[in-house]
Amino acid sequence: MSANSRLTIAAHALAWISLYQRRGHGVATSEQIASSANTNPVVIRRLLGELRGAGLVESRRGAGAGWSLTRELGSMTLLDVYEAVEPGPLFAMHRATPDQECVVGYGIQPAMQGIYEGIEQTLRRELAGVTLEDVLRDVLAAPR
Amino acid sequence: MSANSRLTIAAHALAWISLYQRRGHGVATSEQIASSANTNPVVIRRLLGELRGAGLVESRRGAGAGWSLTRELGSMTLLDVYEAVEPGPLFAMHRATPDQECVVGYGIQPAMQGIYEGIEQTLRRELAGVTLEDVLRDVLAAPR
DNA sequence: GGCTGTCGTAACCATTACTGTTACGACAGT
DNA sequence: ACTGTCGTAACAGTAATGGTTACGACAGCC
Repeated sequence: MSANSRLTIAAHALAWISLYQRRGHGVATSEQIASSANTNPVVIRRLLGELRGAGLVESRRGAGAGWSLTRELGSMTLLDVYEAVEPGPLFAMHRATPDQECVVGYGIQPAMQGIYEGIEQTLRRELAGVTLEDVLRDVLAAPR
Repeated sequence: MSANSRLTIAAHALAWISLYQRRGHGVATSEQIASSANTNPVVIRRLLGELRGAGLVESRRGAGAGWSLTRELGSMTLLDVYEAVEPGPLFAMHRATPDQECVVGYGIQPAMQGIYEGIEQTLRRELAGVTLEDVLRDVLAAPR
């Protein structure tokens, strides 16, 4: 399926920002987050930009600029993040429309669409059951 | 996520083979299936090859060759097909290992892995709840 | 008012996966 | 021997992802 790391990195960034603020620091910079996630600041800015579009974080520009959360981690779920960074559906239909003269070709798309819809709904429910607070708790629970 | 159509095409092929056989014809050729799915026969052969590896179909070579099912559609689930054609996990970890000196960088991977595991388990259960017989029934239920 | 640090974003590249296509050998039934 | 189909390699086109550089925009601070 060619899985990507967008949800992982986004969760990482949110957990990092929150922990940083809980420790009394100011706003978090993409540079710092990128250093923790071992990637490039631009990658972080792109991802956080999408989270900002979803209202999960906000950014300040100018000197002393950076990122901060708009609400508590406990009120943010993985579904919020998923919807912000993963636009498309999980499974795709045929690239070219199948043969409409064939019974299977005619009925396959509505059939699969209905099935996929149910599956994605379940996935969303599952993602909605995990808050970013849960994520941070699990992160801090890692044995040293 | 860059969704692909492999599961869709594989289900299409299985439904087509089964319906073809129910109508009293012999084995199905990749050429015929490709025509219904509006794609290239090689694409079908590649996909069915993976299904053969999973024991869902078998192929005969030589003249009068083609594909047939090894068991009833009712005993085949979308999970069987999914596992045959989609190897990797749904969500990926960081490309480069995160900063192990950072608390978040240290704990994020085990945390996300645990969460993803549960989610994938739910997805599998959902896929296992749909048989290819269900798919064919839905296909034939499409209004003309 | 200028300096400085950070965001916002464009541009480009490398890698990877998927899909489509051509080609051709292998094989088995007639 | 002929024929039709599979099995598979090889290649191209497209798209998504992730990394990188670059630079303008912006806001706080001296």
